[in-house]
Amino acid sequence: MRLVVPSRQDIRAKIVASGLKATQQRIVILEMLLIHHEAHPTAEEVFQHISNTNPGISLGTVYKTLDSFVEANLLKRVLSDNNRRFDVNEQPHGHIYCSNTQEIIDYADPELDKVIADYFKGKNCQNFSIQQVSVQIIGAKTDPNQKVSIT
Amino acid sequence: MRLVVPSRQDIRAKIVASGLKATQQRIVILEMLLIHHEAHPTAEEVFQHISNTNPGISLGTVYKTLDSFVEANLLKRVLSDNNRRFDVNEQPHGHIYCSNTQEIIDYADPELDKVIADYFKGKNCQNFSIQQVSVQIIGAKTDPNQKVSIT
DNA sequence: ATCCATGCAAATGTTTTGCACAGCT
DNA sequence: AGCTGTGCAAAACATTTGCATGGAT
Repeated sequence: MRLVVPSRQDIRAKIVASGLKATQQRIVILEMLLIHHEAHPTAEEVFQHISNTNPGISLGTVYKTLDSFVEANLLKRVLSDNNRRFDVNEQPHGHIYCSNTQEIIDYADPELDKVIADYFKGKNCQNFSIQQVSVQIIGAKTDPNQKVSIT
Repeated sequence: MRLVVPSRQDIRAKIVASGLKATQQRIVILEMLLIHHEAHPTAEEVFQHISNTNPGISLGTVYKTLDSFVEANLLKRVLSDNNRRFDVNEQPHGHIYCSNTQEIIDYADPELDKVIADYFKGKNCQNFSIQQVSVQIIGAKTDPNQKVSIT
């Protein structure tokens, strides 16, 4: 689950490619999301982070921008715990939710994805077209200060 | 995914067993949640429903009661879409989320649970104790007015 | 009788909205 | 130049809190 943070050039291109105008604010916000993608930040947290270096950007703009990004498929709202958090990770992945620390940790596991996809191939699905299946793992970190790994 | 709604006697017993006082308000609210469990209602929706028959119960009480119930493990917040919704269903189950209608539909599938449990048995999990694994299916109803079934 | 839950209303927190102006393409 | 995005402040909405009273055990 390592993402290389693209250059501002590339970020600009990404925004344009998604059909939105590449404004300074949007570039800064998307860059922040890419850098801190593992934090699945809320609008408020995005605002806090960028305010240090870009004091001009208003909270309202952050809300509007995040909505635009979701609309343009640059982001997803995290389907875990609450929908105030956002996720830039493009690869399909699940989430590990720690009930102690409230952290949301990305969990990508192509092997598991395959197991599940195979399972659903054998199923008969009436009146529903499945776009995505993801796994939510709920539990607790043993040591809140250490990383989690599932291998 | 059929739940028989227990009598008020049983509901009262359930509340007491969970360590809470069985007040009139709590009984009414839990009964409503059991009757409408498939709707995964918000606090506001619970309030609307019970107001018809119990005009005395305040919205603040509904919020407090739902929190107490979650604390006492009578309910879970739905880990899908947003955590404003609640789920009384005790069996482990996943959710089907329709991106058209925003519905959250319970999906219990013991066979799938077994497949996933077996998969995780072979995994090495560092610094995390898994309490629950559930599956989120995102997609769209073909006909918004018809039921979904996966068999 | 004791203690916890409730109702009410105020406070807090979060998100949306409207509108004039600025900045992209 | 023509739009669309932004900033600001107000509004709308959702949730929490404090405190006096009522109800359950």
